Amino acid sequence: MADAEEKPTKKKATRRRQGPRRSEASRAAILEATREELTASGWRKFSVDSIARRAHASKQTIYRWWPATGNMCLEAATTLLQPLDASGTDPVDRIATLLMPFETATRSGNGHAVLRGAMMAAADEKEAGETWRNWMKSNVRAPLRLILAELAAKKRIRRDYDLDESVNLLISPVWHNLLIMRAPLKNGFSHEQARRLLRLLAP
Amino acid sequence: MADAEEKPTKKKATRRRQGPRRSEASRAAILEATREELTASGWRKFSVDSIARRAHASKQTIYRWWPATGNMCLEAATTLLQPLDASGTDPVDRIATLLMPFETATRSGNGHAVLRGAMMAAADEKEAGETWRNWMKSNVRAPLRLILAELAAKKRIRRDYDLDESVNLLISPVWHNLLIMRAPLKNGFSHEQARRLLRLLAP
DNA sequence: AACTGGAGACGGGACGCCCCGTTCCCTTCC
DNA sequence: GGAAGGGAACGGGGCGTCCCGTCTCCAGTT
Repeated sequence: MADAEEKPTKKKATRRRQGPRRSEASRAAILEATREELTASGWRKFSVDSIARRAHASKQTIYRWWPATGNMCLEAATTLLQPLDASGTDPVDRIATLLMPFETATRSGNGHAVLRGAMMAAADEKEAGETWRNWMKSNVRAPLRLILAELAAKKRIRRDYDLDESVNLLISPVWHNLLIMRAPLKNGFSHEQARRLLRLLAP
Repeated sequence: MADAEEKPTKKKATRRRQGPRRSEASRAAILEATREELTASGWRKFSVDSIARRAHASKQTIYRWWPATGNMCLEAATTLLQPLDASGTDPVDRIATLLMPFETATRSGNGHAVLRGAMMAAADEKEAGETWRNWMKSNVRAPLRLILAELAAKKRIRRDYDLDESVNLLISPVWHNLLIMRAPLKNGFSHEQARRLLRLLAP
């Protein structure tokens, strides 16, 4: 997620390592300030100057590590999305586990505003969009692929399901609630969507 | 959709309004410039100054008729969404008719960028969000209500369907394609979604 | 019917403020 | 000595508002 995470660890060949490491305190303060700013100002009025003031950080530090503002917002938002372990046996529970981070994050504090801001960033900036789709691929598409493959093998669902279409059906209502309704997800949202997807994929 | 349409006709009946009317040429030029700007700059970098330059209009004229920028973007976008007459007999066709304006608009020219910009405006500004949800209510929810009620009476679908949930299911994938995938809708999208909704509502 | 004056919308320019992204300076820590 | 940090300042540009001179329409007068 971070834009420039690679450190020049060129200590090989008798090269002396030098210089301080990246300040974790500053990084955390900037991301927290980003969440506050997204909540207070949204995406269009989002101000990097304001971030610097809130976090008592230099703009140079911000631009050094996040050349693109959209990616900074995405990193600030994905921190709120804690992936869960889908270890249950009930298919509905296992699929719902993939959505639970969204349900939990949007229902906690200003999480829905932070998430909405980050989604607008992903929609507005091409590069941030790619970053976000990659996150979704790792945290939603890939786990769902495993679950559906297993269910298909057990003949609990059709064998000819379309994976991308399934991801689309499962996750789309999140965007509707978050971006169009501008509201958090309802309690029980994840299980409701999981049940619906399985009904659609029924053999 | 227009923000300030009412004229202050002074209280006394003998008082009549005078002066020139609103310039339709200027209005059209501003909305066209808005579409160009949304395509070129997106939402966060959207510039009202740029609109004034593109449209050879005064900023005062812009702010007089659109005090909120988001509503101006929505009006520029909804112009591209031509409602169709759902007069067919096939249930799939009738429901697909509700989505066709989106499919057509996003597949024509820069329509997908304009629509995406307007949707971000609706997500970012509270007032624009209400405007957009009202548009959806008139152009999607209300017609769908009639269609579903008729189908339920004919026992083609369940009688206990939830209208808001149905609207959500029908339209959500539009947001996924437009905002997350940042792409136009595929050819045949509308019929595919309509077929899926009817399958879910099957008795 | 022709004239006149007021009201309102228009394009254009200017304002003070803030934000953008970059650059420089100086301190701190490895 | 080198790299990362905070802070200040830069020129460029957008923000929303205000003012100006012009144009157009309409009402009442001539």
